[in-house]
Amino acid sequence: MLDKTFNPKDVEQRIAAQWEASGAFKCGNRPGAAPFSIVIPPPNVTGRLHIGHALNNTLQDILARFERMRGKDVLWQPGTDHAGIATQLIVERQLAERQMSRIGMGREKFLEEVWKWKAESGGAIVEQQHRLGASADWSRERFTMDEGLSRAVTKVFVELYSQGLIYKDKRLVNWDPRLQTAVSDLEVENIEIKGHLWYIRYPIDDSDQFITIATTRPETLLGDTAVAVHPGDQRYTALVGKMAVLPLTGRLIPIIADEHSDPEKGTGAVKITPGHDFNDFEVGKRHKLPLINIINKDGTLNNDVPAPYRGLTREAARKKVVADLEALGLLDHVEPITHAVPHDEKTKTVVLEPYLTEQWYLNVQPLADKAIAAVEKGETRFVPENWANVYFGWLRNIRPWCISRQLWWGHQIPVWYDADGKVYCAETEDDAVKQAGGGSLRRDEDVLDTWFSSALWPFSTLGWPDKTPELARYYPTSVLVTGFDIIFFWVARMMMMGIHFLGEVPFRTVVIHNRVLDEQGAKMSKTKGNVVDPITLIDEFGADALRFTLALAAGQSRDMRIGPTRVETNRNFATKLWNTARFCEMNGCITVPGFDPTAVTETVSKWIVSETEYAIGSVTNMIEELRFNEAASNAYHFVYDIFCDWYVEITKPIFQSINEAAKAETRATTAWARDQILKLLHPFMPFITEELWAATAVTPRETLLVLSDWPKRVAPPDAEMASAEMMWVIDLIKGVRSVRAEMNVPAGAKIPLVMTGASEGSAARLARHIDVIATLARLSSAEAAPTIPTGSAQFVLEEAVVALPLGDVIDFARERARLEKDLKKAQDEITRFDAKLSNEQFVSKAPEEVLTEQREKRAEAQALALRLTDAIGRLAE
RNA sequence: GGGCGGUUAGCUCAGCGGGAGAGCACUACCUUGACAUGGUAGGGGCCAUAGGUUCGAUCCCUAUACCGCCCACCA
Repeated sequence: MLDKTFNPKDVEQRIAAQWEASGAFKCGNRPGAAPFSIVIPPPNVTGRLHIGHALNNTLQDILARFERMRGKDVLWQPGTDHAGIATQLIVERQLAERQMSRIGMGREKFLEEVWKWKAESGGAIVEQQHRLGASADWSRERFTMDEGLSRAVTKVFVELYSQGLIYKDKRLVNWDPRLQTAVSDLEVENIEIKGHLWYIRYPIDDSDQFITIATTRPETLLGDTAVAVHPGDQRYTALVGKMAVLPLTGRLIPIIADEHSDPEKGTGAVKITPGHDFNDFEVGKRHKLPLINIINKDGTLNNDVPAPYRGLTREAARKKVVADLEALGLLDHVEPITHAVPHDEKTKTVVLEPYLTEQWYLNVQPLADKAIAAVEKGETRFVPENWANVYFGWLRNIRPWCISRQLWWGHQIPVWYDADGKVYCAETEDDAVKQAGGGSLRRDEDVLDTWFSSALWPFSTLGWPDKTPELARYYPTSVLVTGFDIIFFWVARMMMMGIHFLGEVPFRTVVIHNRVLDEQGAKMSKTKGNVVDPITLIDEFGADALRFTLALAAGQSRDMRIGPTRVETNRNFATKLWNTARFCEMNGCITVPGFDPTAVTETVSKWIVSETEYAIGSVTNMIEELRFNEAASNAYHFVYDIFCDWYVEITKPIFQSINEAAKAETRATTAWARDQILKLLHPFMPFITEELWAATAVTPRETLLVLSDWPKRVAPPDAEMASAEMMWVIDLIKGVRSVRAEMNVPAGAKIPLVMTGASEGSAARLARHIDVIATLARLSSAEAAPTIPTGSAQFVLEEAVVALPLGDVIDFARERARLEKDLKKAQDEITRFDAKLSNEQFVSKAPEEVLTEQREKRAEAQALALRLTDAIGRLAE
C-alpha cells in the first residue's frame, strides 16, 4: 500500500542510484538507433547551481529523457568549465587566509594548489545537477582543462596561428587593474554612474587666450598629447595649428582639427589622451601624436607624470589634479552628469582602464562570415527564431577577439620565444625547439580566455582532434539549450570554431530559454540577497515539483519569475498524481500485459482511451516543437482535469457495482491509462513517476520507466461517440451541482431528478449512466418523464429540460433570478449572432464553415432561450 | 543613437484572426472510503492608448505612452 503522500527525500536518492546503476544514461549502447546529442553549457567549476542552471538543465533533461524513451541513442554530455578568473581568485583568497600568496609561491606551486582545490571542492555543482535528476552520461564528464580538451585547445591555437588568424598586437585593451589582466570587449559592462564634467582652461602658447575643454577624467590630462576641435567649427578655426600649454606639466601640445571632436558636446574642444581612451588612440594614430602611458598595471600613476602625482591611485590623482587646477585658476566650472563607465562585468565594481599592452588577438572576421551564412542557410536554427537577429547583429560588427589573459590558471599559450624574441608557435615545447633549431626557449606566460576552450566544447568533449567514433556519431549535436546572455560569449563562438575546424555547424537547433527572475521580477544577485536556491526548493518540495514549475514557466517571453509559491503548487500536483496512483492501487487496477486499448467495449473506457490518445499526441507534438510550457500544461490538464477530476470519479460507482465484466475492463483500462500518464510525465517529473512505476506493479516491471518506451498514439473505437456521450454525462452532473449550490441544497441531501423533453438517445444515456450520475450529482433517483413536477428547479441540457423537484425547499425568487440570468446570457448571444448574420458583408465574404458555425450557435442559443423562457413560465404555475 | 521584448482577472502568466483562459489569491459550502498538499460551486477582465487593414481584431499593420533588455557612444 502506498503512503498517503509522496516523500521526495526518501525516494529521490534511491531512484537516482537505480538509474545510475542501470546505466540508463550511458550513450552508445543502442546499436542501430538514431543518435540524439546535447552538450550541456558547462557551469563554472567554482559554481553553485542557481535557478537559471536548474531551468537550463531541466529543459535539456526533458529532451534527453523524451528522446531516450523514443528509442534514440542519447548522449547528454556533461562537464564543467575551469573558469580562469573565478577559480584563480578563490584559490588566491584561500591562500591569503593562510598568509600565503600566488606571487610568493610561484606559478608551478600555485597551479598545484588550484588542482588540489579542484579535486577537493571543485564541481559541487555536478552533485547538485544530480539532485535535479539530470540524466546526463556522467561517465563521460569532462573538464575544460582535461588533458584531451587541452590538446584540442593547443591544436586550435596552433592552426589558427599558422593560418595567420592569431597574431600579437600592441593596442589599447580593457585592462582590469585589480587582476592586472586584459579582458575582452564582451567582459566590459558599462554602468551608469553619477560623475562630473570638469571644464578646464588650457592656456594657448604665446598668448593670453585659453582653450577650454570638458572632461570626465581630469587625471588623464597628464597624458594628453593634443587638443582636438572639429574642422568645421568656426569658433576654433583660428586656433588650429597653435600649441596649448598642458597645465600641471607645462608640456606643449598641438591644437588639431579632427572629425572626432563633436561641436555639440562640451565646449567643442576635446583633450586627446591616446594612451587612455579608445577614440583618442585612433585620433593619435591619424595625427601621429605621441602616446604617453601614465598608469601602472595596478592602476596607480607611473613615473611619467610630474612627481607629486606619482603612485597615486586614479581616484586620488583625480582629486589632486582638480584641486591643483582650481588653485591655478584653470578650472572653469564643474557640471554634475550621469555617464556610463566601463566596469568589469563579473564584479561590476572594478573600473576598467583602456591600457596599452601587447596581447594575442584572434581575427574572427572570416570565421564570423561563415557562422552568419550557416544560420542564414538554416543549417542551424534559433528557437525562438528572433534570437537569430541578436546573433547576426553581433557577428556582423565583430572585432578582433583579445584572447590572452595575464592569469596563471588556464590554457597557457603555446608560444615560445628565443633570446631574440622570435616567436615559435607549436603544440609542444620540443616542436618549438625543433623549429628554433635548438637552444633554450622561454614560453609565453599568458593563458587563454576561458571562452576560448568553451568555444570548442561540442567537439573537444567528443575526442577531437582524434577521429573518435563518438565524434562521428554525435557531431553535429542535435540541440543546444542555453540562455540569451551567452549568445555572444558562447553560442556564436562555438559556431565559428565548429564550422572552421569540423566543417559543419556544432548544433542543428539552438533553444534560447527565458531568464529567471525572483518573485518580484528582480534580477537575482548575491548582493541583493534575492537568489532563490534551487536546492532549498528541492529539499522543501522535491525535484519533480521544481522541474515541473520550471517547465511550465518556460514560455516564449523573456523572463520568468520563480519562487516558493509556484513550486508549492506543483508539489501539490505531484501529491495529486501520487494519490491517483493510490486510488488505482486500492481498486485493484493492475497493468494487464498485452492490454489492447482499442478493444475496450465500455463507453467510459473508450472515452478515456480517446482522451489519453489526445494527450499523448499533444504532449509529443509540443516537446517536438520545443514548446516546453505547452507540453507541461497539456499533460497537467489531462492528468488533473480529465483523469483525476472526471475519470476517476466516474469509475467509483463502477467499482462499487456488481457488473463484474465492466469492473474488470475498467480496472485494466485504468491501469493502462495510469501507465501512460507515468510515461507522459516522466520527462518532467522523473522521480515520482519512476517510483510509482515500480510501486504500482504487482509483478516487477520489465524495465525501469526511464528505459521504457514513449507511448504511442492509439486509435480508439467510436471515440467521437463515446466522447460526446461522456461530455453529456459530465454536463448533466455539472448542471445539477450548479443548481444545488445556488439553491443551497445541503451537500449531503439526495434529491430526485426528472428529465423532460429528452430524446430517445438522451433517455438511453441517462439510463446507461444512472449510477455514475446519481453518485456524482448526489441524486436519489433520475428518470425521464413527460412532465415537470411543480416546485422544481430547472436547467436546460441540449434538447431536454432537467428538473430537480425541491418541493417546499425551493426558493422561487432565487430560482427565477438564476434562470433569468441564464436567459439574459442566451439572449445576448442571440443578439450578437443576429448582428453578425444580418451583416451582408459578413454573409457574402466569410467562409462557409464559419457561417454554418455561427448559424448553428445561434440556433443553439435560440433553443436554450426558448426552454429557459418556458422554465421561467412554469415557475409561476 | 541603433535594435529587441513586454503591456490580457487583485498577483504571476498562457493564448495570438471568428464564443476571453490557467495557477495563486478571493467568496460560499463540504472531514463524500485516493488526495484538506483535497473537493464542489462562484465572483472578478472596454485583452495599454489612438489610428489602419478585414465581413470580423486581444490576435495582423502603423504610431504613441509606459516598463524592461541588448548593442554602440557620451567631452
